[in-house]
Amino acid sequence: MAEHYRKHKLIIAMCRFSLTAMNQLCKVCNEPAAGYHFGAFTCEGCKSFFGRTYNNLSTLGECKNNGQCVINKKNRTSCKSCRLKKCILVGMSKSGSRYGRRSNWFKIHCLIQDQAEMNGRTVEQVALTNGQFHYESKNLVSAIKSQYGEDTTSPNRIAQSSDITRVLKSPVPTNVYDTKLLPTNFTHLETSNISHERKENIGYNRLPLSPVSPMLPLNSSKFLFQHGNEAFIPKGYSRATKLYKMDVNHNYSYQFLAINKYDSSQEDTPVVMDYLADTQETPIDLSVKKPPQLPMTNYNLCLINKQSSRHPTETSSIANILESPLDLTRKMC
Amino acid sequence: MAEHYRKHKLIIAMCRFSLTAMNQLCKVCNEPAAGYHFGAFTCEGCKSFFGRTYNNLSTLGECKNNGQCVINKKNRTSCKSCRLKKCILVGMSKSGSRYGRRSNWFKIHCLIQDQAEMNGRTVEQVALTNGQFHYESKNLVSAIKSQYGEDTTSPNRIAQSSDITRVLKSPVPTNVYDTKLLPTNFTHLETSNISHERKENIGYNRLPLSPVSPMLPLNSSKFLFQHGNEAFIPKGYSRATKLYKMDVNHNYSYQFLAINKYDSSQEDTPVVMDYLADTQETPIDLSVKKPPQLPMTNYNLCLINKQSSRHPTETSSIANILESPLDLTRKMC
DNA sequence: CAACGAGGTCACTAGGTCAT
DNA sequence: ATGACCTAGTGACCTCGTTG
Ligand SMILES: [Zn+2]
Ligand SMILES: [Zn+2]
Ligand SMILES: [Zn+2]
Ligand SMILES: [Zn+2]
Repeated sequence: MAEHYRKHKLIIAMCRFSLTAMNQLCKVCNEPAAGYHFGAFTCEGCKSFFGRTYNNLSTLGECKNNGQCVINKKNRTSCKSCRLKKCILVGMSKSGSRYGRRSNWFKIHCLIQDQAEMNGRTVEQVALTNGQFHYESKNLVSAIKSQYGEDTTSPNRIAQSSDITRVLKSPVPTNVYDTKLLPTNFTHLETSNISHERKENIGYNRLPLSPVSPMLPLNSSKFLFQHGNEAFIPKGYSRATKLYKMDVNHNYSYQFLAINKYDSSQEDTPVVMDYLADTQETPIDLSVKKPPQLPMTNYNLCLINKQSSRHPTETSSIANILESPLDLTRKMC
Repeated sequence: MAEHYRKHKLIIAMCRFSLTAMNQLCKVCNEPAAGYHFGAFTCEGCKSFFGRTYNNLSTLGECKNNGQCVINKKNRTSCKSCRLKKCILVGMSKSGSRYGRRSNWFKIHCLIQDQAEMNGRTVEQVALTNGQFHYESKNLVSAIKSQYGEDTTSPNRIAQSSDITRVLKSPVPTNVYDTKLLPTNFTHLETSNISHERKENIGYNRLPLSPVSPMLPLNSSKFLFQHGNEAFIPKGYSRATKLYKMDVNHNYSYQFLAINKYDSSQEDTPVVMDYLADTQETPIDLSVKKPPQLPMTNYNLCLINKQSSRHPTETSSIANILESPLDLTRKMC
């Protein structure tokens, strides 16, 4: 337990660094991204291009390649029409802007995702080796089961595993594009799912359950998150913070937490908290890309994203989980 | 026995959930609120914005929409003028909090009561539309009834919803705007209400419902403590705490709780406790600032601000009174 | 001492500038 | 027209002081 919290502190400490140090790539041209601009990670060039072009669509010109150009770093200036189309496709929009620093939660998920892709592991495996228990949902289900049984009759029942699988199985809306640009310029794009709600296009879409703030290294077996009376946070975080939650549409929302108890004599033990439910379930402005719709079973709860080619009885995952944790000292500048 | 425990635990958890839900949204932009800032529940962004802008009105700029912008979470950064106007409209001010350093539950309660009186609705109705579901006891009462049967004869019976529908009347203040910002920048706002009393002068000393800490599910209808010497609290609440109680005259008192038994081997089960009654039964002070003896004028509004500041003995000249409230922080130069 | 708001910090971004 | 660089905010997180 103490070990987990030591790791956690490392993660918190590194969250002070800039997100631009992460190796995000421009979603349009694949150049290293300069930041999150108009709803997507982009380079300086694509950011400026989108900002200029948005208010000056008449200067776009026509594609000489039948709109089939594949945008990359080299050719991005050669076809403005296709470049803008790519911008729209990756979700850029004037209404997708965000300000201020990213949450620690977001940064940690960037790291974990990055690490998972680099090592070919699942996000859950990486998360587990770094004390981010909230990625692992199977334990939560079994914990709830054993705790409360399968009582489906009581109206006061605590959440059941069926509730959770229902969340995971729910249909997923498809991508959302900027409504101003679409009809006038790119009518050939699919417009049936257009909405004013924007979704961020980073691929941190694999969180099976309650991606909780990094300040809250959640022991899922103790976290009755869905009915919400307890959470655990490490000693030292004595202020209200946020708790993130994914709804049936894979939108993320947050709620505020407040501490009820704080035992300063216990150095490394977590602190029990209540959380304050937000009935509005307001989507997070900086939300993430939605996962593809996959058939779900009870078995692959923890394997949601990896197409469940795994057997539920597989034991090799233990070895993966026991791998070395994230090297949190690298790529800090 | 185990079955008995489970029922208790479920109900306790439910009580805690409903009582813990603050559900406050930013009055300016509708994002989940981070706290009570400058006189209103606001998010972090609107809090910082107001704090910055108040001392730097020259940077406001002009609204390009004739001052008609409807502020929300997405567009709040696009028109500073309208954002600040909204801040003022919802009552933000640097002149000090109306309610002092009371709990957020107290503030929410006061605000709900104000709103109920202004709109001629019951506190319960307003509470429900503000996400304060704990004011609504019917569901809980029926739930408990179904669990324990309907014993209406016992003096310890569960409270009926009729027990808590009594609402005390008190004078209703209309809107009060910040006096520094109004005349110079927003003369088009309705100013006829400025001469009314500030809310800090309204007495909330006879609250019909419980504006108490979220830790303490206090409505008598939600207390299982009444049925004996046992209470159930989740594991981890190992420190002495208070238990609030409302008597038939709607006076509140509290008792101290202390742990007698603590089974640390049971990881996730609630802990059975006895509670130790405080012989004093000290009543809770639910009053806010006393109403003044003099009728209010425009002058008096400023005077009140002064008096509630740190120098109550300072005798102010008329010139001083007409000045804007002192605020030397965050000079933008 | 637990709760909480004001104020501060600084990681972040839209928009502008200007050499290319 | 482009994009590296700059500037004025913006807001997530934190500290400190007050207070009940
Ligand atoms: Zn690019
Ligand atoms: Zn093209
Ligand atoms: Zn706001
Ligand atoms: Zn405006």
